[in-house]
Amino acid sequence: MNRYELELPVAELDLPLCVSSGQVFRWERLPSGAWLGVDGDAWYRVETGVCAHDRAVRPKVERPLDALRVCVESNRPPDRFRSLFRLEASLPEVERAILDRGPELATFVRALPGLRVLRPSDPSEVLFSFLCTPNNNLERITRMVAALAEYGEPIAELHGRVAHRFPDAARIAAIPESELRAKGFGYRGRSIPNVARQLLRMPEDWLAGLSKLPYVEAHSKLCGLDGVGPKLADCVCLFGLGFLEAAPVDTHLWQAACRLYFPHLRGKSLTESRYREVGGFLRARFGPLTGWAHQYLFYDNLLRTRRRPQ
DNA sequence: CCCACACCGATT
DNA sequence: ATCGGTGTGG
Repeated sequence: MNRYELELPVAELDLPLCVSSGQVFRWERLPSGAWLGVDGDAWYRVETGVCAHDRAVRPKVERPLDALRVCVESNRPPDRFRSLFRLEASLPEVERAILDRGPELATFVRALPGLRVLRPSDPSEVLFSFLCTPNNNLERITRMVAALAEYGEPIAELHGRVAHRFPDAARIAAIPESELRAKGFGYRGRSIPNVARQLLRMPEDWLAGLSKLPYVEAHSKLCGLDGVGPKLADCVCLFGLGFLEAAPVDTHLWQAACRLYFPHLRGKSLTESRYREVGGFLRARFGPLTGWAHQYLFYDNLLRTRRRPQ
């Protein structure tokens, strides 16, 4: 077990925002306010906060006013935490680079301070997690991913609950469709084990190996899986394989892109050719920051449609 | 290239 | 009643 404490400028990280913005689905807030999360073979218990609370309790803290303290307990070293939250990237610099290329994103960036594109450690976990996302909402996705995780090996007992490592493809392939349907997976109860069986037919490490290909080739290989279309393939490319030029275009990104860039397409359906058009446009504009730009547009639109349906 | 439909549960 | 990724079929 490792305990460590990171101190960052507050502008660098909003952990609750990062783990609640539809990138990962295995984090929960405990009644104490701490966050419990699992990523690959790592678990984390995180307490984080601006030191405003400290200041209220102990008015004279020596810490700078804009410091964020992150206290982590984990079975893995600090580098894994830094990698997951991509802390080697300076968020203010990313924001500035995005605004240089797309000043129209200023309101989005300002509305979501501390939002980062995460880098989960296991592409297989990312693939199966995002197979739960179509036609779905964050709450149910989280339940479904938790149900899948129960099939994995226990890695820790924390606060009375058992954290599981996400199951491998062989384990998922063995789950009967009826069992997943009984757990509320709907038609995904068939496609999830089916994708797992397809992975088993590939060479070992086929999925992780896609990260060595050019983005376009990795994307196209992922689309070759029955049950994986362009959107899921881009989610795996961005979050699972680290292709920052990927832009998963779902209904939220489509709406945001239409408002900002394609007013003549508002209300039209998202066809495959328009999918490519949006992705190409964003890549031309944001280059290697496309994934970051996508995350601002996606989550802003998600919040927007929650407050005001339609 | 675009559309219409089924899938299934959530939301209106 | 409508929505939403993907597959299928027109």
